[in-house]
Amino acid sequence: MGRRRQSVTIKHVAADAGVSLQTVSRVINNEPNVRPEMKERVQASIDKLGYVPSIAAQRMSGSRSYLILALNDRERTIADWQSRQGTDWVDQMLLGGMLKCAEHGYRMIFELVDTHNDHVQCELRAAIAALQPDGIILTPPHSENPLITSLLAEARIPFARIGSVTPGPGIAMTMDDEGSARLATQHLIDLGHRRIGFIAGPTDYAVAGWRIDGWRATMDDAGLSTEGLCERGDFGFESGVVAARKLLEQTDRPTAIIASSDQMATGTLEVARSMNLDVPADLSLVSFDNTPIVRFTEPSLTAVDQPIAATISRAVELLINAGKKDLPSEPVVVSGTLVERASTARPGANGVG
Amino acid sequence: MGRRRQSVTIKHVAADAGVSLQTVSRVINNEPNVRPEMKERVQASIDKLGYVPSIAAQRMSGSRSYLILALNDRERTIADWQSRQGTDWVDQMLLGGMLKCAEHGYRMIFELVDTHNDHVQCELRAAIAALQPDGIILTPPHSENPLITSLLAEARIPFARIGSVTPGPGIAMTMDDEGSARLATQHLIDLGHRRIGFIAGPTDYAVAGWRIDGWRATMDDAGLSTEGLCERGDFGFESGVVAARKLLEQTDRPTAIIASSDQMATGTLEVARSMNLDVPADLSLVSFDNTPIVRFTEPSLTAVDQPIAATISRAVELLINAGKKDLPSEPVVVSGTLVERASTARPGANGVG
DNA sequence: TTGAAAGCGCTAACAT
DNA sequence: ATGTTAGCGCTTTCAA
Repeated sequence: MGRRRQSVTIKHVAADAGVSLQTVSRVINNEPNVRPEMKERVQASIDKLGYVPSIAAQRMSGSRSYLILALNDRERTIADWQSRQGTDWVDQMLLGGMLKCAEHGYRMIFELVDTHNDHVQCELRAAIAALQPDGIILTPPHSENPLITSLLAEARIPFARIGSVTPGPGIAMTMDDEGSARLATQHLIDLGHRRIGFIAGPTDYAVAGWRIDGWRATMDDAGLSTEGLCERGDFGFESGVVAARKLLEQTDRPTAIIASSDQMATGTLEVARSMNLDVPADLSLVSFDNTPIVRFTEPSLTAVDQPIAATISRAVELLINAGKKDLPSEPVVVSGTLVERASTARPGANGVG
Repeated sequence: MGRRRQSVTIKHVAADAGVSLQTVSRVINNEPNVRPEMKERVQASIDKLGYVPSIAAQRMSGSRSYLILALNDRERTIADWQSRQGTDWVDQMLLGGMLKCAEHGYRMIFELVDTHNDHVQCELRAAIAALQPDGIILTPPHSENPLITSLLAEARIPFARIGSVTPGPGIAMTMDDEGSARLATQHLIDLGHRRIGFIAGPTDYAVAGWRIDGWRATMDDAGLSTEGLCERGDFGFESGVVAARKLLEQTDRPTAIIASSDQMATGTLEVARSMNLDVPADLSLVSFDNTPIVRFTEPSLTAVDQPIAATISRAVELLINAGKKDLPSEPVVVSGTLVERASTARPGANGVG
């Protein structure tokens, strides 16, 4: 293939502008101590020759790599991709992350890592050694994995923990799951619901717990009981079916259910259908995530929107500025919103009108 | 932040194993001329120290970058992400591309580029200069953009053109759109349909044309007319509504329609509903792409599945081996399949049974 | 404010 | 079969 070299290097620019390599380097990196006219001349040469620095060379000489690494759980991500259920978590990450990176001349690299694996550390160390990223974004369940966080802290690489509020190294960031759950619960209470069931996520996701907290707190505030109204699922469709069945087969069944994921919500919808319960007349339903499918179910689902793109965008910004500005010591909160659709109504309401 | 260096370098390994740098390098790259026992000893040191080569350094010294760049159209991709309609083209690309890359110790970098822009070339040149990828994957409409293909040919970077059969530089790859359209058309003919309408994609996508070709050829073979049965859309929902309306408001309206995208198919579904046409009793509908939403519409849609993951996977394989093996001179075909669901039936069939 | 020299980690080319 | 040498393109010293 013949070794491919950089077509235009800093040398060409230096020669063209009649200055030293160093001066060109200074202009590229916006460093001080360059006379405006000098800077202008160099910039002209850069533009003329279409010069772009090689990130490999930049990284080699000990500076930044201009790379931000985003890490997702391998197993779950691949399962989502293969099942083609419309989960667009990755897309929203890329949307927020890539655009913000581009603004600052960075690139985002997306990688998969096994959490449930004794050689997470090897895998991660390899990715770091190969890529030398300037910052890393951790998503659940990585965000709370001490094997990962301690490794990054030790390697002194700035990182963000999405969906984590635990104190410790790295920037803790949350989409305010508790607040979102409160929003959803209050919405149902305002509609007149008294028995509101909750289908929670698995215990290894911290966010699952916060959502329960928000629901329970709001119920308590309203003087409503939560006894026997909370079931656990694993975020998947089947687990939603099982949980919904347990909730709806009670003698005094709930008139509304909040599911901690869209998949579990569609599972609940399925159970309601099989029990001849009309949604929303007999059962109001709120789901979490607001992935594409909530628009296409019958009825469409009222859902909590998780601001994934906005959160990742913020994370990138903080990571790029790590070192310049101080890192936030408190968890960074990007709040979600409730999107009302056709699956919620007053209890016993007939028809849509 | 303090300059971060590689923690374990080739030097450490060489020292530990008591050999020269070059020998270590040979082991890393699986090169010949290393005695097995030597190789074993070096490998032991690599494992012991947890050494991983820095791709920056590898790239610097003129060898591979172990990076494959996948390029999508910026405008359309961002629009898809923001509209959250469940289009999972990007996800399927990553599924096929990242996993195959990982098998070979490569990484896939995903980037967005504006096609409809006079400085495509600048943008692309910048990405290449910064990243120095070993191979590039082009997707429609980039695959047929001469500004892009000529630049890559000149830079002598191996690349694949997904959705292109035009001869020229780069590996042409197709998901057999014509064949898929034949499949869909034949399926409808077999069910007894005679008037089969077609909603095509925009002219700047070559695949749009092939799909028409497949439909028309199959209709011709069956001795059926295509007169006034083909409308153009832009792959989006609204354009599907407009096209379907034109088709269905004819006096002798088609009993079946093939839409060139899932979005246009749901648009057609909407029109059918508004005209009180039952799908599939009054109108059979086949869509293209098989994105997640086709499972959630009412009825679920019979659709042509585009093997995106498989195609990208194959592309990565070919690019990595470029130079070693000869590149295919003929277009590489990865065929799609027809997934039958509830939106197709015999014309005039009542009920599902 | 500018420039020169040294070296980052690795591999190609050339010894031996 | 193994080692030595000379860079790759850039930034970090340090000197002027």
